[in-house]
Amino acid sequence: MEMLNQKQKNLLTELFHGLKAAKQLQAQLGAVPSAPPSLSSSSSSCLTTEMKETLLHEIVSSYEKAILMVNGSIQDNPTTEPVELAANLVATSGKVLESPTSISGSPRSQEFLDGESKDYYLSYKKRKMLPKWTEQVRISPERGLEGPHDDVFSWRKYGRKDILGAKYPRSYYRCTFRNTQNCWATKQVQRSDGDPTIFEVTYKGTHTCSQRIPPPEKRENKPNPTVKNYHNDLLDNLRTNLTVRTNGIEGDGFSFPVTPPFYSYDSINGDPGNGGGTFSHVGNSGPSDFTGLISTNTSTGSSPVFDVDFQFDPTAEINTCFHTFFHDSI
DNA sequence: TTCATTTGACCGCC
DNA sequence: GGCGGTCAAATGAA
Repeated sequence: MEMLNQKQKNLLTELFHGLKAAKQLQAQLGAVPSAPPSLSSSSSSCLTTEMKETLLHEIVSSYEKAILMVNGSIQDNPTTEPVELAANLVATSGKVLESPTSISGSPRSQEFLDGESKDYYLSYKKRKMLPKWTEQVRISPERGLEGPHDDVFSWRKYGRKDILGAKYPRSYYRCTFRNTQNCWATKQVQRSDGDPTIFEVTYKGTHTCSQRIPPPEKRENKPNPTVKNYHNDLLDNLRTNLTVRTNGIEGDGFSFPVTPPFYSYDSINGDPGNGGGTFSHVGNSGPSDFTGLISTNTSTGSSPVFDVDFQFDPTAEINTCFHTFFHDSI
């Protein structure tokens, strides 16, 4: 059998990555009854909107990278039709695309074959070919942002324009890492004329920068202000309404810490989304390892109540562990 | 000093 | 020529 060259390996890697993410999302949506148990609805239903968004971005980005790789090989092998492949792949990526004609338009096929410099790669025409989708975000005076707007990416505003027939101007944002990482993701934010509390957010392209899966320090220390406020609202709500009954340790339970977490919980072995899960001390320093079992008690009304059984005395640092559990669960 | 935002000008498409 | 989208210099904030 012929050995795969590096380009083909990279292409396969991206395609498998996209397929894996798509299957996870598929299981999450419950589209396939025969989904693997590990991804079935009970365990996967704990995926947050943010995680779903990340999965979607991974899918789209993987397919886009694969397409770019194919384009690269197309230049070596001009008999292939990259644009048709791009249209097919992108169209099945799960987002509602608004510009299929520009993708499949035959005159644009030559643009992929120009073989010009990287700087010119995303010219005006080529940017129009990027995948495009729109999300609606509602602003609530009490709760802040609602809807699928908790994208954790870092955006930089580069323009504002009054749109003909629209009551409110349109704002234009691009990825902060466009220059440093050649990431060409952009988004447009337009306030709805009919309902000022609704913002239409149109994304173009997907992130190819390293923040595609944002590093923990970014989420902890320098989050998007809008996202930070959204999560703070959720945490505040949780702090206010949450009850935790600790079984196995003495004292008054715990309060949420303000310092960053240094522990994580094991969401794979547990089932937080269905009301429970296990957590463990994974730090390299500090107290001896311990584990706990969390389950929800829904018999007391709308406020969440968690029963916790400790395998070992966790010491005061369980606060941090819990912080991680809830921070990752919401 | 660095980075983000603002805003007028410019570019390309329709 | 009008419009949407982007650029880039000026300005402001941290």
